[in-house]
Amino acid sequence: MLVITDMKTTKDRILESALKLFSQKGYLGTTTKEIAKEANVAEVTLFRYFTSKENLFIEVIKSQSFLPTLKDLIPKLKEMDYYKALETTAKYYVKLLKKKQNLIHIMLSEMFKYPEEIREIHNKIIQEVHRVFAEYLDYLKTSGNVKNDINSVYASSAYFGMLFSIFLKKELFKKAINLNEAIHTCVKIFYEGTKKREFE
Amino acid sequence: MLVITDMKTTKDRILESALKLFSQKGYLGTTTKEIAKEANVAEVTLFRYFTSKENLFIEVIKSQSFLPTLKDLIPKLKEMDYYKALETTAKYYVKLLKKKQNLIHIMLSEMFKYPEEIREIHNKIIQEVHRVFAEYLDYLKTSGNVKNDINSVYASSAYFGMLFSIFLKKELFKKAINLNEAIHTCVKIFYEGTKKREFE
Amino acid sequence: MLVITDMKTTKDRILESALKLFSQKGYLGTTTKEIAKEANVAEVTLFRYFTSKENLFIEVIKSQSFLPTLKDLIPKLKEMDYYKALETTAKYYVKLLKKKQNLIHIMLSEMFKYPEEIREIHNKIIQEVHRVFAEYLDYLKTSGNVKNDINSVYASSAYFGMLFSIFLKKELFKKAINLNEAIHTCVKIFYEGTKKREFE
Amino acid sequence: MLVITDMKTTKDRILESALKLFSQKGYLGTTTKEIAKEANVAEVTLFRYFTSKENLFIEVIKSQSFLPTLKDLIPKLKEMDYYKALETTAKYYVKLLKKKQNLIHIMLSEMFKYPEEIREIHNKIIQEVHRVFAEYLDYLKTSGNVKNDINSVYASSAYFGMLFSIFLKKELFKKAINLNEAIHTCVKIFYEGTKKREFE
DNA sequence: GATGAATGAGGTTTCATTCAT
DNA sequence: TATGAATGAAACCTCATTCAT
Repeated sequence: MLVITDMKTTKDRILESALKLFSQKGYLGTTTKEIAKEANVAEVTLFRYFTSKENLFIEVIKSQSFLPTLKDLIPKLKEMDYYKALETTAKYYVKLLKKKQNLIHIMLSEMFKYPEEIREIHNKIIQEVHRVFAEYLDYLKTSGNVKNDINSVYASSAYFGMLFSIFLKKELFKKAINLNEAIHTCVKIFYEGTKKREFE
Repeated sequence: MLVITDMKTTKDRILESALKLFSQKGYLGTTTKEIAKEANVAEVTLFRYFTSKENLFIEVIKSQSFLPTLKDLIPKLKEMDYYKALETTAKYYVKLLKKKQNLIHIMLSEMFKYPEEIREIHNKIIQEVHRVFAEYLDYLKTSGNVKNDINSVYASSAYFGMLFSIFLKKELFKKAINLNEAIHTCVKIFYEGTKKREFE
Repeated sequence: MLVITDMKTTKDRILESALKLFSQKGYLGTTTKEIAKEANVAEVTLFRYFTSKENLFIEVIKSQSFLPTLKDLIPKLKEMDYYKALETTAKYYVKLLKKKQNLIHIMLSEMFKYPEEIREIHNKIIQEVHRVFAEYLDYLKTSGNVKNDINSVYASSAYFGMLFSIFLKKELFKKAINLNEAIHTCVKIFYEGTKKREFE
Repeated sequence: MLVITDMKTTKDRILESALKLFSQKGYLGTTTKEIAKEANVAEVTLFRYFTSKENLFIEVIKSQSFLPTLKDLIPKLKEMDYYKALETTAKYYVKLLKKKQNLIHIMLSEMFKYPEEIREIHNKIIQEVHRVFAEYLDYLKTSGNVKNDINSVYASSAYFGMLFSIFLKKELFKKAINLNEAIHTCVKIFYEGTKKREFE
């Protein structure tokens, strides 16, 4: 007799539970007992799959680090006008942050405890997103849509910085903000601040 | 006979040590033993001044929460042209972040553990900075320097978000960035993106 | 199709590995996991052959306890002169100890944990060796080669005690001793100390 | 109000209990909990005085390693005739072994786990006893009481080996032996085996 | 005001063993 | 016959905190 539903392996269940709890209570604030309970296994079982709590943490991080960058989005962006592209990017990015909230939480809280691992993630994901967007801006420079005297990399950083900041405010600090309006403000400022005007 | 040097009280020494260690290793990652050692007192002594580790944490946070907002800066900003004012604000803000790094570290790491306390700080400091700057933007709207269709509060948020993001990148993720150029890019974008143009 | 090589049964492989590890690290210092690994079987397999770790230990001991006593040697000794016989016995005994080092190690370390089992071995082997040798001494008394006022049993004990002591010193305490000279010193002392002189 | 009786410090009580239990059940067979209970302290307290179980073990060994050698006995031996001196030494040694049974037990059982520490003890104590006795034998050679062709060091080893062996048999293997007769047999054999005879 | 001594509660991890196949 | 998966019990050790001085 075979049970088809709930086919998640024990290992996956542990990883999931760990991700959830680490992000809610931090690495030290989460006990292996809690993780085991959440995953519905005995505490020992956890150590059959992961050599230690620390190893489990690293694995949780690794399991999260394969995020979509913007790469696949760029071709579509090139078909839109600049404003629309910015708006699309912003929405995509904020949605991504929302979806990967747990990872973000962990990155922010454990930065000082596992700097190596966290920085690697940052490079792989955040950094990569910025880099790809910077390329897009460079492309727009050549096509005459964006000012030439803007440093694409720092501009890219600034754009996502604004958006990240909004995300922090809403999700971390639980401020009641109008997400759409906030995003539009960012888009507008960035659009007006970077687009090439006639006679420039 | 009076000893003049090293007049810091025992309590202050404990608070200082705690701030330093909490910011480096997090709340749970720091032991009362370590704090005591760093402060050069016996571990028990710590409990004479603070009822518990948690109470010490709160006190550390409180002791850090009296930060200058922008309030005193505004009058000076009003005397400068808009671009210069933005630049001044940016530099002031980044310097402030740098100076209060420890507090920032703690806020980011302990957000989920002590949401109440942290949020209060956020309100008191970050939020306040944004609010004051928003007022300045409103002032510039009335004087015709800033576009009217920009939401001052979100714009304010966006501006400091960009800058905060640069700070994170440099100080947390230890990226080698050209701080001045990065800041200028932000200032330029925001300036161009918000300033009122003729015939608008 | 028959595989001829490596015909050791699984059970034997487990026993061998257990002997080796128990003697190197003690009973508690050896894990069933290690034994299984050394024997190249899964940990569970071990429990198919032995009801428990303790049972395995007992079986290891039992498997080792069929040692040659001196019985077969005695006829030959009787054909030698007394001095030569002592020398032969000494060398035979030291070689035996060396060969059964693992068992000795276990007996010394686990004496207090499994007194019953260990003592039984002692009786079966050591004791038996002493007894047989005592008989030989008694035989020499009747033939007028050994003093009559010597207690054969205690003398026997003393003789093997000296030799065992040398073994301990060399193999356990890793002292650099000249084995041959040490043995000869023992033989000489015992010979001179027990042989019957004229007019005695 | 001062309590005079039972002035043993907590640390000493822990050391004592540890010695007792380690010698009865081995290092791994003894739990820190048991030691604490035996010493009438909380388990944690043990860790205030000793950094780890291993450290406690080492300290136990160290605390036991200052044993009397034979040094003080030698002058008295020189005043006795050789036979009496041997007898005195034998009794003294067996009594010492009995008194330090715990240490002996530990040395035998943990030899393989802590070879360094144990060997050091062996050098300091056992070895030293043998050395001092060898010097005594050398002295007797010059005074013409002991044969010159006997290696004093190995003879010394052999003598204590016989005695140690008796001790093992009685105390470890719990054999019912007549201690006095056993000792006398040893003494007699060694005496007759080493004393210089006329015309030799 | 300051501290050495002592501890209860709890954390991670290991171990021998059982279950189901 | 052999084993991968799972576990209860318990080990060592740490932490924040109290007591008595």
